[in-house]
Parts: sequence; C-alpha cells; structure tokens
Amino acid sequence: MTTALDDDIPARRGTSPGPERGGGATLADVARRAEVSRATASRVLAGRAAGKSASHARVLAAAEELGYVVNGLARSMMGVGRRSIAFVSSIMVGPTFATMAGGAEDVATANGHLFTMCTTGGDVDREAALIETLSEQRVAAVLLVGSTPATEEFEQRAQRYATTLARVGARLILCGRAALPHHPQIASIDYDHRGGVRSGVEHLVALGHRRIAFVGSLDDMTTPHQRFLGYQDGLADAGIEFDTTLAVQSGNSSDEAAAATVAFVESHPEVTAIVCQTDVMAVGVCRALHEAGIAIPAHISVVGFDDMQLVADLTPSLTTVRAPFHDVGELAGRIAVGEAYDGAVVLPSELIVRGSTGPVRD
Amino acid sequence: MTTALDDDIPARRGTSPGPERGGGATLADVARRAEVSRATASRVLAGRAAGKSASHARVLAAAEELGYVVNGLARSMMGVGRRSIAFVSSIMVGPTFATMAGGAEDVATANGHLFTMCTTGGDVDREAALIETLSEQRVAAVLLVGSTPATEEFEQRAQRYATTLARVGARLILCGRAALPHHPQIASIDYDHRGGVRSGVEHLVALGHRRIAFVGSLDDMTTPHQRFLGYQDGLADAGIEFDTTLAVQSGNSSDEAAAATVAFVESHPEVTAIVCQTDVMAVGVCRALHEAGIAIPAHISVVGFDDMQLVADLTPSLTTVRAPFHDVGELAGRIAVGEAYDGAVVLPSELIVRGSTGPVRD
DNA sequence: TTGTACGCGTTATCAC
DNA sequence: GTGATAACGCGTACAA
Repeated sequence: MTTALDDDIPARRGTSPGPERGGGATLADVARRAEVSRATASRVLAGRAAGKSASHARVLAAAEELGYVVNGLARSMMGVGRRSIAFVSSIMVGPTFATMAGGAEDVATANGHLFTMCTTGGDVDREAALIETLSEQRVAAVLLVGSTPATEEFEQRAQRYATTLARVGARLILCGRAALPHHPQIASIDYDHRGGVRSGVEHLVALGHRRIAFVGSLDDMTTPHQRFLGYQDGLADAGIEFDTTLAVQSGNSSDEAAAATVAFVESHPEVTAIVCQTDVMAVGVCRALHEAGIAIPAHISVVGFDDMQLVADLTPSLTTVRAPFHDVGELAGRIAVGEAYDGAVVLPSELIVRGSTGPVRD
Repeated sequence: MTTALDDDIPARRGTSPGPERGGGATLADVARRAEVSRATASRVLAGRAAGKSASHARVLAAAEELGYVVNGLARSMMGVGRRSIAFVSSIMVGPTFATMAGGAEDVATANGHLFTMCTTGGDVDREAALIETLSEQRVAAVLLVGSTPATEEFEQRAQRYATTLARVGARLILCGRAALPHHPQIASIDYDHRGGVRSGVEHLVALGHRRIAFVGSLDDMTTPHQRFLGYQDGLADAGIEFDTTLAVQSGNSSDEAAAATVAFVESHPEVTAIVCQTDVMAVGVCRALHEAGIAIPAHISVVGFDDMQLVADLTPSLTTVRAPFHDVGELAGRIAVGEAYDGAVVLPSELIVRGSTGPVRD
C-alpha cells in the first residue's frame, strides 16, 4: 500500500553543491541496483528491449523500488524528448480562448506533445520574456492567440519572436489573429471577424433597420478593427451611409458598454439597432437598454459576437455571431505539430439568429 | 532591419543523426567564433564575467551574430535552470479558474518560475499521464485545481501523484479543493464553500423564507458536496427540517439547471427561494423562472455562488457568494515557490447581496 | 543479449 | 581573467 519512497535511494554523489538538482534516482542508480549496464537499463525502461531475459525483470523491479522517474530534460537533449507546444494569450478567460485551446490541445497531445498555456496579462515585456523563456526551453511551437495591435511595431515584434523561435527549430503561429501583411511567412489561422459582423448587419437590414449603431472599442487592435470594418461593410452593402456619430466607443467590459449605451441612446432616439463588438459588451448594452425601459427587440435590436454560452440565456436570448474557435485551434495545432502551412487560413463565421433581433419598429 | 537568421551558422557537426536536435548555435559555437573557451563564453553570457575584457565584447558579438539561444534544458540539468510551476485543472473555463491562476502566476513569475497551465478534460488517465510527464520534465510544483471526487480512490491517486512528484523534488498542492483526510501532508489551499452557502441560506431566512430549495449536482465531488452541506447547515441553524424533495439534482450547465427548475417549480409551488450551487446554474434557474412567469425576487428569490462578472448584469442582478479566488491562487503559489506549509488553509467567502433576493411573499 | 565509449549543451572547479 | 576538465542524466553506435 505504501510507496517505496523511503527506500534506500543512494544519496546523490554529486560533488557540486548546485542549487538542488532534484535528487531522484537516476538511470545509473537503477542499473547498479539491477546489476546491469546503463545501456541495458535504458533499453528495458524504454520498452525497446528485445526478449525478456532475467535482467529485464531485475531492471523493472529496481526502477520500481527506487521510484525512478526518467529525466525528460536529459532525454530532450538527446533529441528524443517530448517537446511541448505553448498556447500564449493575454489572459485566459472566456470560452473563446478555452475552446481554441481545446482544439489545439487535442491534436497536440494526440501527437505526443505536452500542451501548455501561458498568459502575458497584455504586458509586452512579459510577452517577450515568455517567448524567450519558451525558446530556451526548446518548445516545438508557440501559438500566439488573440487580438494584437495592427501596428508596424507589433509586426516587428512578431518577426523577432518568429526569428528567435526559428533558431531553436520552433514555429510561431498566429491564432485568431490575421496574418501580418509584411510577414506572410508567419503562419496564421484566423476566423472571419469582418464577414461575421457584416452578416449581422445584413440581417438587421433585412428586418428593415436603417439606423444601426456600433458599440465597441475603436482602437487599432486587429479584432476590434476588423469587426468595425465588417459593420461598415454591411452598411455599404445596403447603401446606408456610414455615420460617425453612430460608432460608440466603449471599453471591453459589460459595465463600460452599459455606460456608453446609456449616454448614447438618450442622444440618438432614432437608432433601432445596435451591433456589438463582443457578447460581453452586448450584455452590458442589453442591461442598459433594460434599465432605460427600452424593449428588446421591440424598440431596439441587438447583435453580439462570439456566441458565448451564457448569452443564449439572456432575456431575450442574444442574436450573435458564432466563430469556429475549436477548428481554429485544431488547425493551428496541426501546423504546430509539423503539418505544412500553405498560406493564411480564414475560417467562416456564422450568424446565430435569436430573440434579440426583430423587425424594425415603425 | 532584417535579422541575422541566415548568418553563417555552422552546420551541426553532431555525428549522431538523432531525431532533430533543434539545430541552433551552441555555446561551443559561440566560444569558437569569439576565439575563447566555453567557460569564458558561459560566464560572459550569464553576466557573471568580472571586468570587461576584449573577449567580453567578442563573445557578445558572436552570440548575437549566431543568434545564440541558451539551452534551458542543459541548464536545468546543471541545477541552474528555470523550473516551471504547473496549474492543472479539468478545463480552463470561467473566471473562477482564471482568477486563481492569476494569483498563482503572479508569485510564480515574481520568483523566476515559468508558469504554465494544463488541462485534463476531466479524464483521469490524461490527468495521470500529465502528472507523469510534468514529473519527467522536472516541474517545481503542481497545483491541482478544482473539484475532485471525495472518494478513497481519489485519495490514493492524489497520494500517487504526490509521491511521484516528491521523487523529483516537486510538490503537489490542492487548490480550491479541501485537504485529504487521510493525507494531511498534501498541501491544500481552499475557500469556504460550505460557509458561503450557509450564509446565503441565513440571508434568505432573515428575509422570512422557510421553504428553500437547492439546485445542484448531488454527486460525490467535493465542491458540490460541500456546498450542499452548507445548504443543510443553513437550514439546521434556522431550525428548518431538511426536506429531501427540495434538493434538486442538476447537471453543471445552465441548460440543465433550467430544465430541472421547470419540472421542479411546477410540483413545488410552495417554494419561495432557490439556492444554486453555481452562478452558471443560477442563470439557468433564473431563465426558467422567467419563462414560467415567476417573478424574481417577488415570487422566488435566487442565490448563486462564484460571483461571476456576468451575473451582476442579470435582470435582476444575482445575489451570490464571492470567494477569494485570487488569494487562493496566491497562497498556493507561495507554497509552490517554496514557502512553508503549516496545514490546510481555508479562506473565508462572502455573501454579495443583490437584486435576486427579497422578502418572502405572503 | 549485453557492455563500452562517446556525445548532447551547459555550468562549476581549480589551476594557470 | 581564462582555459582545461569534470560533472549532469540520458541515448546509442559499435563491439563483444
């Protein structure tokens, strides 16, 4: 029942004091106890021993008794180790990232890799340090996930990451992030932000809406920007002129979206529909409308983006855009494990019509 | 502008073919190019060179030109490497885990560790394989997060994990999970599930409620069970007899909770309050009540658990229990980086009263 | 089938 | 200051 922890593991004979080198039993220890050479022990433990000689059993027994755990670091140095694949995002929250990670993890583990997730908190320095550390640790690939600034500065940064990773034989893969215009060789698996919002606007137009507002952050991050462009696309398709005053700046939280909405609807009573950059914001918008006594969708229709689980439970349930997050992760994972990359991939997104959108009021 | 990628990196002179050993420049390469010994190059690169001799600059230049990235695996073998701390959960979703992870990450990175998150998908085999792999990779500590079965089987499994990890000098830390009765030496940082629900019931009782139901999964997982016990505690305190028929079994999703609620309220019109095991379930409960035309809190009061961001945005906003997830993670992180562990820690949770609870209807 | 010898990339020691 | 040399723990030709 009890383990062989307190067995007679020979004290580490290392002469160098070194800041604690683990201290577990080594292959040599096992070999010594089994009275064979290290080579034999190695073969048996790796399961590549030919037959089942007497030593075979002795090695297994010795390993068990000593509580031997193979040193993956040493194995990696021989080029036989399990290389890990890292999923790097600013912050690990929301089903969006989790779903992408799930898709990538499936293929990573299926291919014998250790799948790992790390966060940067949106801090550029931490991000750079993280990529550096991962490179030192000899990862197989890094999936850089989520929105990033659409700036020249970021492109150069990404290029630096890719270069550092390439030096250790690893790949950089942009995930849920458009390909870099100036660096097409950096892999990118993305979904259709722009077309998703566009179809949301189309849906509203078909319901008769003309005065359609957009709530989102209007900064230069790729995701917000692409979605904002999708909004403009939708208007253009319908021959509606884009009105700057209907583009409402808001932070990413539902609280901020709510606050922005309160101020907005008061000064724009003519608006009959609001397209939101994210479901989280849509939740805030809905709450603000609710509290202002504005009925959804009777007075104002609302469209979200992401299809989070919870927004289907709102009252009314939210019309939103569903993106194939799992597939994005899976494709990115495929590249990570070595599949060929033949150019940027953009997966289609899909409008999910629910109760928050309806015919325009007359 | 362009990087030194295509510089004259000497071809790997390794005689053994080995399954791709990275291929980057090594310390020896740098030393050779700088015309110094490996020892000198190592010292300079590690910043522990004494003065700034001529070689100093030459080494730095050579490293830059060759695109040298130190091999963290080799460093680790010398006992100088950066050991990582792993955060292991069944699935990485919801602000709950993210917040705990954030707390742990702060202290981990502040102490020079690489903080890493891994998921098991709730699969026992994957969990075991993961712990094994992490041990091989010589992690510094594993934070095992979230609910687990309150069974003897799990205790033994956890004990095996702890043993394996101990063999490589790593610790196992239970996070958001009660200490194991039979294995108190396994560290545990938890928050007060039971007391939190209990205070929720107390709050309802103070509002005059007597017929209080509980919606949750009634299985043997620790988290659900502890919260269920808290519900019973609250009833007992108020001298209300526990009625089995008021304990409603439900899955973890809001949909399942909604379905369970629909069936329940119909057959139990006398109930005036529902305590939910999680906020996610509470969302489903609220939706079901809404659709059944039952007003909250006029007809039925609802209490959740977790204080997710979104439940404050419900209509009405949800009364719920807030647990110190960040602190849990932080404390666990402290143990992970080597602080002493003097027995199980249980952090207090706090009731957040909002709009979903009110005086009992007459 | 088993053992010998060497290489992986790094750091620490100890002379010079 | 710097350079040989010996670890670290493991895999694997090659020879026996």
